[in-house]
Parts: sequence; C-alpha cells; structure tokens
Amino acid sequence: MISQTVEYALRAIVTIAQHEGVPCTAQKIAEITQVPAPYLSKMMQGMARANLVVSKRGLHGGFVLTKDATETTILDVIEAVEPFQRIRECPLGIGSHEGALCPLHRRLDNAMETVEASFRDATIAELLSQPGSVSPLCDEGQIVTIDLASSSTDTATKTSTPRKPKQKK
Amino acid sequence: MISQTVEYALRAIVTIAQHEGVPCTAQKIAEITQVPAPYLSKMMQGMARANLVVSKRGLHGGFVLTKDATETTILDVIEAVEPFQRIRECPLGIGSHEGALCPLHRRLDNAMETVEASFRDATIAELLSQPGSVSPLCDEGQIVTIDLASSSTDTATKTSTPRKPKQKK
DNA sequence: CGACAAAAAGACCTTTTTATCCTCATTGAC
DNA sequence: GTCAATGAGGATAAAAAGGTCTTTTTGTCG
Repeated sequence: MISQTVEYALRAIVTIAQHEGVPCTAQKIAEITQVPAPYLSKMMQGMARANLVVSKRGLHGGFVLTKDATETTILDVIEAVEPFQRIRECPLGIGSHEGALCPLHRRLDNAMETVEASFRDATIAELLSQPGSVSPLCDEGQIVTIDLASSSTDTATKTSTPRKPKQKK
Repeated sequence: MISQTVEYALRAIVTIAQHEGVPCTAQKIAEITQVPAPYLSKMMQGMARANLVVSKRGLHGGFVLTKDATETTILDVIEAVEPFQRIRECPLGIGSHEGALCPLHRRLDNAMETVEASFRDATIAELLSQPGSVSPLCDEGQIVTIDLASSSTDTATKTSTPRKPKQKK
C-alpha cells in the first residue's frame, strides 16, 4: 500500500532530520537507512526539486532540511516522490459528475481521504525520538547517527548498547 | 495506493453481485467493467480459488458469488488478489521487537490499520445501488446489466471491437 | 589555482505488474 | 454423442517500478 520509494524517502527524511543542520551525504543516509545508495541519490534529487531538502555540493556537502522538521509532513514527502492519488472521478468514463462517485469508489476514496489526512497531520518532528518510545528507524534505544570522525571504513558500531533515548551529536 | 488489479477485482465482484445468481461470463464482466478481458479471466481464477466466486463452465456458464453479497467484504476481495500488507516488524533488520515499531513505522501501520478496518467493515452489498445514491460503477442513475436476450449476434455499442470469427479446429 | 569531495544528470539494466494469446478441458443444449 | 459456449492454464509480451553505473557539474580546502 505504501510503495518502496515512499518508504525509502521517509527513512531518508527522518535521518536528515535527526542530524539537525548537519549536512548528510547520500552515502551516509544510504548506510543508515539501508536504501540502495544510487537509488537514494536519485530520490534525493526529487526531494530537492520539491524543496523539502537543500543540497550542498562539494566537500562537507550533503542534504539538509529546507524547513524545520515541525513544518514538514509525511504527506509532503509522499507528494515529493510520487503524487498521492485520490479518486476524483469515475475510472470508467461513464456518467461522471464531478464529486458524484458510485458507492464503490466513494468507499475507496473515503479510505484514501482518511490516510491522506493522517499523513498531512503527521510532521517529521513527531517521528523523531520521543520519551518512552522506541527510537526512530527501529534501533531499540539507540539512535543511529553519522560518525563524522570515522569516515571511510567501518560503519557505526551497532552494539546493543544501553537504552539512552537522548539525541546526541 | 490501490493497485489496478484490486480496482479491477472490485469492479468485477460488484458486477457479479448486481446480477444476483445469474452467471456472468468473463466476457460480459469485462465489457461492463472495462477491464481487459484476458486479464480479468486471470483474476477471476484467483477469486475462484479464494472461494469468493464459483465458476461454471459450458453454455450459460459464468461466475456467481459463493456467499451472499452481505457476507463478502472489500477486504476479502483485496486479500484474494493480493494480500494486504501490514507492517509487522521493522523493515530494517535491526532491533526488532515484536510489536515495537519506531514512530515512523507505527504511524504508517496505523494508517494501514485504519484502511484495513474500513475495508473489512464494508460489504459488497453496501456497494450496490442504494436509494438516493448514484448507481454502482458510476453510471448515473442507470444500472448496467447484461442483456441476456441479444446474446449471439452483435450487441450494443462496443468499442471498436468487432466480434472476431473464432477459428475452428 | 588545482585536487578532491560530493551532488546532478542521464543512460542503462532488472524485476514486478499489467496485459495478451493460444490451446485444452468442461459443460449444457439439442 | 455432438457441438458450441465457456473457464483453466501456460507462455509470452509490454509497461512501470525499482535499481545501477558513469560522467558532469559544483563546491571546499590546501
């Protein structure tokens, strides 16, 4: 129901949001979110075009949120990578009055409306670490961050370390 | 959000339900629902396997609902053609406790849960013609039915698809 | 300035979904 | 029993989604 691409995009945005202000390279985001790096790159282009993120080239470049995490919604992200499709008129060409859908399509569209509303209502900020909750992107207790020091080889020692839901940098 | 296949399947089921008890051939259903005939055939096989419909071969054969339209839900139809996918565990392998999703995936799954519930709650019967409502499958006021009388020779306004002479063996 | 790091862009490949075709098996009417 | 209508099923094809690779552009830093 939610496409792979949308899933990827949301993971990426959450990751960027977690690093508030510090540019994340496509490579790093890909590692953290486990999204194929070249594909993520491509997606990020779309998100940049949609003005969700700003890209900075060159050394210490990467992606940063354009707006605050409280001002970007899940729906924004979805729309950026593939338009959310509501049913606005009858899929069969016949008898199409604007806004007058048959019971079937009305039902389907109602469900979509609910989802759309739910996603429009959810900001990225709400998806970040919250007290008493599991951390974003599912790593129990520990937030996966970019280790700016160790740049090349090893990736984030993912030891099942103490649960400390505190966003460190 | 709703795949083409699901959309087709629902149109087909509604059409069959409208003809309460009278078998509908794949050909007829395809015409009414504007679904590619061979593709619809394939789908119907799946629905028959899922026990939503019973197929009858031979002359005057076709498809009929297995149960009453009040006992089949939209969700049943969806499940028949492609399983409804909830998020049960973290898509990233890490830190997966059962039932403990991160805020992102919890949000997404919540939306899915709502949709699932909505579809489980909606029976096919509710999608049929209702007083004061637009008719099923969007044809304003008029229900599209199979014309049983004119079966053999050329029938109504068909979209540039002349009946091709079946090659005999 | 020149070397290097990073995103942008676009060509290409793979898998899944959607759609078609053709032959066989079944069934009811006569 | 014969025959024509009808679904079943497999093989194939076209289109879309998902994914990879290479080159170009743009920026930072020494």
